[in-house]
Amino acid sequence: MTYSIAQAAERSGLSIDTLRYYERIGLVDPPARDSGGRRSYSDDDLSWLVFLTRLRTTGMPIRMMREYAQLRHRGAATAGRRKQMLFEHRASVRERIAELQSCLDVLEYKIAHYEQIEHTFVEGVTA
Amino acid sequence: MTYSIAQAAERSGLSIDTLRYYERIGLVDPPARDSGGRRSYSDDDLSWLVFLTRLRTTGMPIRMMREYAQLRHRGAATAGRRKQMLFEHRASVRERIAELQSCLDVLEYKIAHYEQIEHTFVEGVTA
DNA sequence: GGTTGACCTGGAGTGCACTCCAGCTCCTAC
DNA sequence: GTAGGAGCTGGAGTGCACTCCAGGTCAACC
Repeated sequence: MTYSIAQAAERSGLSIDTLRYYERIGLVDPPARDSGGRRSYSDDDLSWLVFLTRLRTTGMPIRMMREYAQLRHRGAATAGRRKQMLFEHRASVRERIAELQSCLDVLEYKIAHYEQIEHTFVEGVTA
Repeated sequence: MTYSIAQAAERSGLSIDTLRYYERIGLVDPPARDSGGRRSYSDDDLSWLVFLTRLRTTGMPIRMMREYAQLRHRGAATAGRRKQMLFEHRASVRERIAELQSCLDVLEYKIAHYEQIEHTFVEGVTA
């Protein structure tokens, strides 16, 4: 299967402009072109794009994704380095989740506080 | 207790520049000044700063924090609206955590994949 | 009384990740 | 054969959240 840029955008969740931007900065390899010079994305291209969106979602900076892309480009010899990157990134995602979780606790506490105020207020009115 | 801007920065985890910036954009009330015209933060100022850093950590945009700050400024009458904001924000934080968790799963999968490659490689060598 | 260090102000600059635009080409459908 | 729509390029613009800077003040210590 091949996909137009619009289809690739829809399937990856990136915008058309972002796809071209990623190509420009070397985050994705230039896809094939059709007879009219238009980009034609393959399934492989697509799965790379989808993977990139995962990395992006987890907050990996573009510069690091690009580093990963470059290693990937150099083939199997860099697999260890790539694994290492994912390893470290996984740790940072876990930390991030823990951090969010702890802020969530504060939020819960604060909301409970507001609920208590409301409760007090209602009591005051009905008393 | 009162705190110099350097102390407030250290205790809140924000930079000195960020403290002044937050004041400029109306995210924090201008703190008291000492005899020399220097900022003198109170414990209340500090706890607001700390709370702001929680909101920031959870990804609340400054514009929303400012909205919250303005409501807070208008007193108890806005408590319901503020609670509502925290409520909605809590939902978005939960979603964010779920999203991170699901990307984490992909990461695990990918790392396992690299480990399998390594394993195969070792087998190939020792075979 | 001079130097040092923390702090002050207004304003400019930075880094990131897009996003938009003008002006063009190409294919398709009428 | 022409109108419309998708896509093309290079480059400019945007929004966010800071971060830095020059030039100045102030209090304290030597």
